[in-house]
Amino acid sequence: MSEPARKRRPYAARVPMAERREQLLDAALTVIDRDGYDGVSIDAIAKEAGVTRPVVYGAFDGLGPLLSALLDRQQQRAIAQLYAALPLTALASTPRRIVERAVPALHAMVLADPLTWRAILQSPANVPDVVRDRIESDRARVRGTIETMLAAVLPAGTDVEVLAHAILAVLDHFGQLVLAEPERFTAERLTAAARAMIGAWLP
Amino acid sequence: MSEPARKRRPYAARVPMAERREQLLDAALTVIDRDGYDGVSIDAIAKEAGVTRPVVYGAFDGLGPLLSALLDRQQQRAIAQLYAALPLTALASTPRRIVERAVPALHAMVLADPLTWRAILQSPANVPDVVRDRIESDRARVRGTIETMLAAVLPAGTDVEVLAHAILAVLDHFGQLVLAEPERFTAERLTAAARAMIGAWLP
DNA sequence: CCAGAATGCTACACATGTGTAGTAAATGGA
DNA sequence: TCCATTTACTACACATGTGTAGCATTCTGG
Repeated sequence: MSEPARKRRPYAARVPMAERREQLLDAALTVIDRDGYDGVSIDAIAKEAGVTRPVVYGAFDGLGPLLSALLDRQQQRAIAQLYAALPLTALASTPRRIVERAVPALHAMVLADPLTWRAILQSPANVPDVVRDRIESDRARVRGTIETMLAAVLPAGTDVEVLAHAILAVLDHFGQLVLAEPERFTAERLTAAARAMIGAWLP
Repeated sequence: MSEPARKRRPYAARVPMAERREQLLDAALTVIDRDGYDGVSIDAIAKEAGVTRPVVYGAFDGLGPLLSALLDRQQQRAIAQLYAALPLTALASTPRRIVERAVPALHAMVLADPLTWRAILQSPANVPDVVRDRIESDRARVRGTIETMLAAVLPAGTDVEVLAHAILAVLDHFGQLVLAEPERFTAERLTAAARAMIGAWLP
């Protein structure tokens, strides 16, 4: 009779902690992209990485801390991309020029790393608090920058807070369009639309 | 000795199916509002309604169909509110007037039924497919209307598709602002901002 | 080459949620 | 009044996910 002898799982390659952590973050990002934030669990990440759950618990204190670390990492990459795509010198220009430069830059940035941007732009309301808070505070920072820029060029008394909200909402949605249908929503189209929108209400 | 005699649960009031269904939909909406879409489960809805799970299964075929029915109901109410707040005759006006009327109307509408609008505006990407699809198709319909209106007043050749996306994104976000901080984001502020945004790019 | 440290695996005890079969209570009409 | 029907409850069999204790394997430095 065929000895059942439940075959022991072949050992996954042994990897030092630091590297394992990176690998697990990669796995988490892949899972998020494939199954959305709902599909993310310690279990799913472990499977994706080809290891067992205790390995994950060895590297992170749980799902919250893991996702938090992931956002840390991706956020750094995202910001790096942002500044690479949009040299700060370009910001000291007129609003119109900023738009002409920024929109294509953002478009390219999103397409250059769709996984990261999907994770950020499409993060639903139900991610762990750490993550939600982090993303919200990042958004607030960007909004602050936009507010400052608006305040510099718009007549005093303008409600820059609400306008900044609106602009960020549009940029956010543009990002989602690009992620969903890159072929359809090209940099040219989006830039042209942005141009039309700021039309005449900016000096 | 105190006979344990596990006390049988007191029977919930007996209610005809049609009414029970309404009651369960109310319970579901309450749960969604309190715990978000993640907190929604057959179990949570049953508890909220003060009945046991089999009762829910007697009324609906599962969570998907239940949420679908909920969206049906809330959508009807929402549309009724929309048309009540914004008489169709108002749409046959100039863009500027439409904005001046529509933004306060939408503001009041959201505040008049926050539960419904939270359920719709804040629905995350991970609701059951039926619900996601329904909400997305509703959004598409509204977008279509916006496109039509834009096409009527903007020069031919304008990219009304992208503009409609942007406008809907802004309205959507305005809704979220109102839901989050009604005191802070008043109808006046939002209307003024909208006025500023359409500023000079509309005839 | 061979401990022992580092790393990974198995197995368990829980927890929450699903869906259903079988049973108990309430209700309304003969 | 009483029984058939309607409605609700209990209890089970699963399924998936968490977190941990203890054992197995691999690797490395003396």
